[in-house]
Amino acid sequence: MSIPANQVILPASDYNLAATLDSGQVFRWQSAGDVWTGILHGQWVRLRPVPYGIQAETLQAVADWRWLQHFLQLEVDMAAICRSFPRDEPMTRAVAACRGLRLLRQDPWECLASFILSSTKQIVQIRQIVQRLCEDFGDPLPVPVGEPAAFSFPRPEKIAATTEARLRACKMGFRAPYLLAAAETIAAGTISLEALRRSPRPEARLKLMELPGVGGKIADCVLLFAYGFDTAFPVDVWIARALQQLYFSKKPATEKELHAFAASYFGPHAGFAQQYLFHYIRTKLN
DNA sequence: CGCCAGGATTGAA
DNA sequence: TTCAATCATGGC
Repeated sequence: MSIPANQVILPASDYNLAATLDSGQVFRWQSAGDVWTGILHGQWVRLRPVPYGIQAETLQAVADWRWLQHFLQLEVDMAAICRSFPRDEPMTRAVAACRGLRLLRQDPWECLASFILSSTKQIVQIRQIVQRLCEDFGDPLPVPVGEPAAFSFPRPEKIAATTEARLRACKMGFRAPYLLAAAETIAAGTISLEALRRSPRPEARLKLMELPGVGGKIADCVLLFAYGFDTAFPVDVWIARALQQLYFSKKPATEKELHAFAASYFGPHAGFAQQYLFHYIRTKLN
């Protein structure tokens, strides 16, 4: 705790804010140069990298910034995690190319809902869908003069109370009934996203996969990005392609073989390794 | 126009 | 248990 202020500098080293906020973990942060604006903890937030840290600014004074430190995962020893990676050429190159890339710790519902909307969509399109969802169903939030309007991410109760047709108006197509049913299940308390924090990873994964529109890949994204299960290893088309190209160039591997390899090869922080490979192949390779 | 996207579901083998 | 067809749509 400290004297309430609407601005703070949070100490950080080896933190690439741009790569982190633009690596397909989150879909609502917008950049203008090196400045990033987003909605967090129910309020408008502006972030900017500064020497030895990250400068944060809110509209109203904040006494306790722990929610932001937690989201940014500033306490994580990234160098130690990188040392746990396999010392092979692909990982070495990925780490070198994406220095300072981090994993965020997101709100489970926003993460889950966003990734239900992500299936077979490009990241640009996911951003558009999520933005429309928030405009139509979120609550308007105060922003500084001159800033574009901002909205909260709609809670499951709000989405459960609407119709598939109104969700489809957000351009989410066949994902609309999935999101609606998932919101209903969460709102009804049939599945508790809070209780999953205390569940072992395999149990939490199966619980998430009970939700309509949630298969193994999306469950792994939520386990990694919201719950912090470091061994979760989402395999999407990019990662499958990367594993194939970088580790199975001799003979084609099946989806099952790729999963088995991912689960055994990358170590106790495999999810971090996955994010480095993902960002590496999307931004640096080809 | 053709192809693709941070896939899941269903039914068949 | 694995595999293939199906779903749907904006960006390039």
